[in-house]
Amino acid sequence: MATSFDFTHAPGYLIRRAHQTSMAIFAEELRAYEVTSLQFAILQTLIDEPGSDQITVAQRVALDAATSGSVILRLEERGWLHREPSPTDKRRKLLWLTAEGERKATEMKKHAKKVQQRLLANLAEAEREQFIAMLKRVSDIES
Amino acid sequence: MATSFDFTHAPGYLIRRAHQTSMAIFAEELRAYEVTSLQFAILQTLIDEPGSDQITVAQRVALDAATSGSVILRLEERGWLHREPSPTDKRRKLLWLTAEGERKATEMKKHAKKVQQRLLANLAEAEREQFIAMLKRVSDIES
DNA sequence: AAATAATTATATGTATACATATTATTTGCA
DNA sequence: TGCAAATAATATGTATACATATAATTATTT
Repeated sequence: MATSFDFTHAPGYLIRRAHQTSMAIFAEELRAYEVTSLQFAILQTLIDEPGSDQITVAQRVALDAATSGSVILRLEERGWLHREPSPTDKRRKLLWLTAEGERKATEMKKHAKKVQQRLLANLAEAEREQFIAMLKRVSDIES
Repeated sequence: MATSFDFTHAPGYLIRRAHQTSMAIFAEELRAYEVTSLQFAILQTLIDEPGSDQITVAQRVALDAATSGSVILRLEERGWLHREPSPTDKRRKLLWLTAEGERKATEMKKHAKKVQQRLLANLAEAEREQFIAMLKRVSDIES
């Protein structure tokens, strides 16, 4: 009989599992907000860089323009941000958090911190920074 | 001004990035087969356990039944596996690789190995097993 | 200045990923 | 045995995730 590739120990498969775990913990800790980690990241980006256009936000959260466009639309429909055409470049739509968007995004921060703690809970204290550093190197992320 | 949560160093975000990296490398190394890592995992599972039903396969690759059902349908339409109702349980549909499915799945193994090597390429030799062990612990996976 | 190239946003299509509901069937229990 | 509970597959709806195409606009080049 042919032998299979044992993907259960392969980093690619385990990264996918870790991603599932991460999303599940995020959904649990932030269920009161009915928000995903991607939506959260976009809101945090707009706290730092209000008035960004959609492409810039997409780059900040590492996402293609098409997907980020639809996520931003949902956030707008929910009343957490609003879009306004750029006065200097009619192609661009600039983004700002609404008052409620900023309030919610700020509230969410402590829950997001909890998510990260839970995600690392099964690693020894000394391993946590190591794990983060390794993840960055796997994706060639600086710093 | 409100301060944001810096998700760029958060494990949840970095796991998402690693997952993107992993899928991109997989797509690149296996582009001749036009197959995803999930489809690959299902094919490998059926090498090991031919005649499994869809729910069992879904559990093996850590996926819900609805999604795995649609992936399996695509693999069937492509001629890589076929479904047959269980003679003892009319609810179950049992799965077998076709001759071509088994041939392709076997060919893919060396490319999948290459994916995993590339994924770990930026880690020191000694770190690789550590990284894998940490990923397993993050998702509470045994062994 | 006119033609070309690049950029922003959107549309479309495919593929995960999961929750919930439904149908058909089987199992377990009273 | 008959009925309730459990199970397998499917359907539906939402949300990433990305490739490709297109329209509108802006930037660049000749």
